[in-house]
Amino acid sequence: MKFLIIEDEKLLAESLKTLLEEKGYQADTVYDGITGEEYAKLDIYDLVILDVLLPGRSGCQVARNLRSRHFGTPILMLTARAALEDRVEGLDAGADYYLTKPFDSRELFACINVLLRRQGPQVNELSFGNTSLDLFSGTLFCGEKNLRLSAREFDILRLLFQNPERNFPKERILAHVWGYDSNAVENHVEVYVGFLRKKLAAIGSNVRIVAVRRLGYHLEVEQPC
Amino acid sequence: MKFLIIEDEKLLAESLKTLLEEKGYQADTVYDGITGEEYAKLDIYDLVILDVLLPGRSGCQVARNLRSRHFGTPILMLTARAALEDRVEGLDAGADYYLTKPFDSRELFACINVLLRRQGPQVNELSFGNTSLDLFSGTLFCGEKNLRLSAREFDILRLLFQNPERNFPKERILAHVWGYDSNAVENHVEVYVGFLRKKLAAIGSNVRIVAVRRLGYHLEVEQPC
DNA sequence: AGATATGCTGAAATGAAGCTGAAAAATGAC
DNA sequence: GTCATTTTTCAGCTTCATTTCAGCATATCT
Repeated sequence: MKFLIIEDEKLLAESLKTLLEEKGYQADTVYDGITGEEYAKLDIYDLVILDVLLPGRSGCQVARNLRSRHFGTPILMLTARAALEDRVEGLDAGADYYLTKPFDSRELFACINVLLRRQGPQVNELSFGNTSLDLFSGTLFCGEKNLRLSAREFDILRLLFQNPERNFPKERILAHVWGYDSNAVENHVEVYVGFLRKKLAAIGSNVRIVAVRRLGYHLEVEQPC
Repeated sequence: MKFLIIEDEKLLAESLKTLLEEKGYQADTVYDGITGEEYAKLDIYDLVILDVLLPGRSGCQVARNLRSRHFGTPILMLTARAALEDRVEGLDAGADYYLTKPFDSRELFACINVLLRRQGPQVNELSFGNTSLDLFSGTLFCGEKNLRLSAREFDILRLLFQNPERNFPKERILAHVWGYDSNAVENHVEVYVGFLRKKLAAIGSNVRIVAVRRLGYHLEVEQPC
C-alpha cells in the first residue's frame, strides 16, 4: 500500500510520511504541484494526499488535470483554507475528501480508511475463467490443481486479474511491479509472462495472457473450438 | 437515481427532499433510525443521507449495522455535532463522508457528486452510433460482438470518436498518430482506414468512416434507406 | 470527353515487438 | 558454508502489425 504526499510544508509532509510509515504504509513526498502531478501520473499509488496551496500548480488544478485523464486513485485534499468556496471547488475538481488543517491523526486515518475501503470490498481471491488467484498465499487454483507463485509472478498476475480485459503496457507493469525508478527493462516482463503462461498451462487453466503489440498484455478465456 | 433521507428534523428532511427533487432526483424521507435501517436494507437507493442524532437508533449504529451486512451504498453522514470524536466515529462506523450542519446546498451537492462519481466499474469508453470504443482495452463493441484493435487502428479511431462529426485531414492524423517527425505517408492513413472499415463492418456497426476529398475523414451514422 | 488528382485495395515485404531457453547472478533458508 | 529458489541477463528466433507498392476506382476540372 503506497501513498503519495504532495505538500510544500516539508515539516508537515515528513511528519505525515512518518505517521503513515508507523502504520506500515509506504509513502513518497513531493513538494510542488507540477512534480506531484508527474508522480501521480505514474499510477502506482493507492491514495494521493494533496495540499491545495502549492508552488507551481494549485492542488485543485492538479486534481482537475489528473481526473481529466481518467485518473482513478482516491485523492484526499488537505488545506488550511476552510472557506466553503474552497471545499466546493476542491470536491468539484475531483477530490474524494476534503480535510481542513489542523487535523487530528485519528481523523486522518479515519478518512484514509474510508477512501481505501471504498475501493471495493476487500477480496482475498480474484477469479477469471476457470482459474482463481488467492491473494493471501499467492497461489493459483484451477480445479484440484494449484501452484505457488513467486513474488514477481504474483504481482504481475494480480494486476492482470484485477482488470482482466484491460490492456496493461509493459511500461506500466514495470512501474507497478518493479517501481518506476527501478532499472528493470521490458524484457523482464516478457520473461515473467513466459513463466506465468507455463504455470497457467501446468494447472490446466483456460486463461491466456494475450499480448497486443504496443498496447500491452491482457487476459482472455480460451475459446473452445 | 433515488436517495434515502434519514433525519428526524422533519423540516430539514423535507427541504433536503425538495432540494434533491429540484435537481431531478427522487428521495424518500424517514424520521427514525430503526425505520431508516429497514428502508436502507431494501437496497433500492443510490445514496443514503443519514443524520447522527436520531430517535430509536443512532446514525452511527445504523451505519455499522448496514456495513456489517455488506451494504455497499454510499452513506453521507450529516450532523450538528462537529466534535472530532464524532467525525471519527461516524467515518469508522461506515460513513463515506461527514458533513457538519449547517451546510450549504452547493457543498451538499459537491459531496453527493463525489459519492456517486465512484459508483460502477471502471469503464471508459467513447460511443457513436450503435458502436463504442473501450479505451482501456482498445476494443470495439457493437451489440454482442466485439473486436480488438491494433495500436495504430486504435489511435486513429479514438481520434475520430472523440470528435465524430469533425473532419480530420490525413496530414493531421499522421501528425497525431505517427508523430510530426515520422516519415509516414498519407497512404498509411488510407490503408488503416480500410482496415477499420472492415472491422466496423465485421461487428455490424452502423458507423461509417467517410472521406471528404481534400478535407479528410469523419464519422457518420449510416442512415437506413 | 479527356486529363488529373485523390482515394481505395489486395498482396507481398519488412522489421520491430515479443518469445524462449539457457546460463549467470542474487537471494534466502538451513 | 551449501543448496534451492527466484530474478536478471542475453542472444537468437518467430511472428504479425506495419509498411510498401502497384493498379484500380471515382471525383473534379478544363
